[in-house]
Amino acid sequence: MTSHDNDAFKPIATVDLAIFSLSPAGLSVLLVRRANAPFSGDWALPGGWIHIDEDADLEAAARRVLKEKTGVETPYLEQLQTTGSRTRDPRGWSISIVYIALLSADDVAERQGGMAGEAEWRPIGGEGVGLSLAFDHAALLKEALGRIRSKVEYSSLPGHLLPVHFTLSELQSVYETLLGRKLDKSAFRKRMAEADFLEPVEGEMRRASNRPAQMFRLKDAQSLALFDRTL
Amino acid sequence: MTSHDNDAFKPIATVDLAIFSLSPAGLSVLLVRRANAPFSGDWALPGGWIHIDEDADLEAAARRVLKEKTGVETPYLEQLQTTGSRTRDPRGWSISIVYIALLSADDVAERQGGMAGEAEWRPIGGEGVGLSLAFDHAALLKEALGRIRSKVEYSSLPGHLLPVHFTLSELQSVYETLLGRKLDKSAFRKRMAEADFLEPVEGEMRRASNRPAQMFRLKDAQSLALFDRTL
DNA sequence: CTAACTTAGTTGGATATTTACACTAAGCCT
DNA sequence: AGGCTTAGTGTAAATATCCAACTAAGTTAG
Repeated sequence: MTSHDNDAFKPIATVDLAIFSLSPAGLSVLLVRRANAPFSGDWALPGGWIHIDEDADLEAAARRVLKEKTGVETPYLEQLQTTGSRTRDPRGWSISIVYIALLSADDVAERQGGMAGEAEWRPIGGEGVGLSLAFDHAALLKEALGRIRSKVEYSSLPGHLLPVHFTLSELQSVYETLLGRKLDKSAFRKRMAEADFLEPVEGEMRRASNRPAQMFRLKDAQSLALFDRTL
Repeated sequence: MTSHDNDAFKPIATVDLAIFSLSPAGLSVLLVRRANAPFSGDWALPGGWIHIDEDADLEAAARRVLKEKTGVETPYLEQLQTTGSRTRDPRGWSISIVYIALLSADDVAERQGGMAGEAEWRPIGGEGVGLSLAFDHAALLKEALGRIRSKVEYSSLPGHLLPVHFTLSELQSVYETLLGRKLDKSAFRKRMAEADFLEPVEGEMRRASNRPAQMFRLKDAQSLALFDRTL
């Protein structure tokens, strides 16, 4: 195909985010209430237009939107997928580039209540969030959950939801929450040792009314490490 | 963020394809030579604009482009990722939604030479295709290869590159080609039996000057089946 | 001061799975 | 009939998993 510029169709494009964190109730996703039509008043994934002058690339746009909504600057961020169709927005052909962000418990604690406007953490139940969402956001959220759940099996992903320093027991507990099943303690610790994405924080110990626990941190707090086999 | 329509930035958007098939030299990718600026004369991944009137969604657009370039209607097709930045196209902000397509050897054989214009199969060497590509297509191709290589480990992906009917030995050989290492025969066959995405073609045998081999086909020629563990 | 309690972290053994490799099977060719 | 080649199976050693007990190190109660 020859590409004359006047063939170019320029669709409406947004960057939308599925932002996850851990709450007492388990995994939660950040949703916003739409102020404008279409779907005015409905819950939706936070998102925004690309700013042609500010955003150097799509990931920068995602980071900017994330910062606007949550104040967080350095989350784990990963592109999920792009949807585009004639019908997903009643105004016509549109596309949405969807990112997944994981917020550490530290980030969430810091910004307690300081979140932009109508944003709210919604816990994920057995069958997703119990709300109908604007556009195709319900399907997008489902995809995001699928991606997260599958990556838990063989990556350091759950580590990004914890505070910067955490114990192995805490980490195992997050894996168990996300997987929905118990894991064997000794097998889990062996895997973590082999996988080599944790480093002990020298001298740091979690102290309580019992034996103190060594604290660890992710070697690279930005990226995902994989291991060979399934948990 | 409130979303007034006049905030909407509409980037130039294309759908680009990394189309793979098996050639005697191993895995090959289909490249086209660009006729127009920018990057006129350079090799690039085949792609095209979204046709607002024809294409119901992004995947439909990808299928249309694929058919235009290769004549193939029912390949394995999967969205890879979307790139977008201010600099990837010298004309300004643009985005590209990239799909991976796998063509069966049957499809390639049928359309021998009948491919659109300046399209050519290029074998993938140790370090990708030995060409510099237009836009960020070199990076996109690299991502596509990474995705394919990682999926070989735990999915039926290689089956989509073979003719509709094939033997287990042929299938193992494709896995080995894509992985770049030898696999154990009995372990491979056990995995395939457990994975349950193959079905024997009754009565069909590959005959040569040796013991005949049972032929198999993919149970679902459109989609990808996964198995639990690594090969 | 010591014993009970709680969670951290390790060890061991029964059982299942993987792996490496050898063996048997079934055709064609000479 | 015997040799050759590739298909397909069997098996024993190594490895991983599962389950549970055990030791370690602190706090708290008496």
